[in-house]
Amino acid sequence: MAKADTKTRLMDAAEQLVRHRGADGFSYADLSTSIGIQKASIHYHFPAKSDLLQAIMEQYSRQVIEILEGFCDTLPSPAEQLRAFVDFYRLALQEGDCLCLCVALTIGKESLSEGTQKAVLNFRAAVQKWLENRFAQLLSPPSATWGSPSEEAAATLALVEGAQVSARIATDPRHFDHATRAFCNRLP
Amino acid sequence: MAKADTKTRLMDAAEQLVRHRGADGFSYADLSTSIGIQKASIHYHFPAKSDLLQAIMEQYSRQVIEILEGFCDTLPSPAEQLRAFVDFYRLALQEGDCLCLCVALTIGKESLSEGTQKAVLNFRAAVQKWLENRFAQLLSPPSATWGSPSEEAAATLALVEGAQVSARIATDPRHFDHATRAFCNRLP
DNA sequence: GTCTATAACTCGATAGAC
DNA sequence: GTCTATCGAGTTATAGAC
Repeated sequence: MAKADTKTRLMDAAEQLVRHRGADGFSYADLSTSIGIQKASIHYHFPAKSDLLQAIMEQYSRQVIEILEGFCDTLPSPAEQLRAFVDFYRLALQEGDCLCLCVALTIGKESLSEGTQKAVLNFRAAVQKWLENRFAQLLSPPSATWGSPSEEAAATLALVEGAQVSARIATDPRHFDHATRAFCNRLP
Repeated sequence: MAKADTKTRLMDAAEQLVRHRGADGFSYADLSTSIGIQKASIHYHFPAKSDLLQAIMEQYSRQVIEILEGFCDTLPSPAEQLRAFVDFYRLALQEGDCLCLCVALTIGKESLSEGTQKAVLNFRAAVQKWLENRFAQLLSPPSATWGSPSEEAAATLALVEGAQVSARIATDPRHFDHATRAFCNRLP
């Protein structure tokens, strides 16, 4: 692969900044020093900040959904696929102070464009669907200790995102492991 | 009770603003229009914004911990106390776009003073402890379908906070109910 | 495509009158 | 305690040269 072009480098750097500081917590000036280009030049690639946010959310959505679908191809059982899902959100934490893009964008929701808000909702719906399908396989026949696939899917997404919040505020990824351990042990 | 003084009104308005938009998402100008006082006058009560954030975090912490301890006095079983805990986080959502103060402060963590970050950590430790004691009662004798009280406490806090994120991004509190239903049904 | 320069605005914070 | 007035820095965004 050739050296990444400016647009790609901008999006990658912006994604990291958003996930560390939120949409309101970084500026074009930060991006400017981060990749060594003048502030004004960024506007050539992304005229408004909302364009940039929407672009990284859509790219993130494509990438993550592709990874999740990859789990289905490479891992034999729904329990292992769900474990890989938890591990993926654990990995996203990096050193403990980085959130998944969804959570990072949720707080400053009011400053998002309508298109970006829709992209976040579409992404979450896709993840919910993926989880639902895993639980539908895992829970057939139904079990008394589990809820419906739809409920368990929503609970699992909430669990990993909440566990990221716990880890992030303490800057310690072990909080994520602690909060998700009981769930992982419940899996067969 | 007499009419609330300016300081109290400022703190209450600021808490609502933070929970709706995050620490970076509101300004003294917003507060000014919200309670009908000039921007500069706010600095008399809270010289710096970090002073205001720390004051509302500490007030919030005292209020919530008092409420949680009240559940222990008025509700007979740990299962009912845990249900009341979930209901409390549900109520905090308001119309679906309001987060608990902890989550709202987590994203803009870098812009918090050291004292405010400590106040958030102390509060979360107190909630974790409260949950742990409830699960210790609930799970004696230990059950095969549950983890340790400490793990279940961390998981429950992560679940309700993650469920708030789900509800907030969709501006629909029913997402919270859906994500927490399986947990509530697992309770005896 | 990237640059310099700058417009137009908002931010937190301060000074000093009342 | 609250006001008017203002400062200096930071913000997104634009104009125009190269």
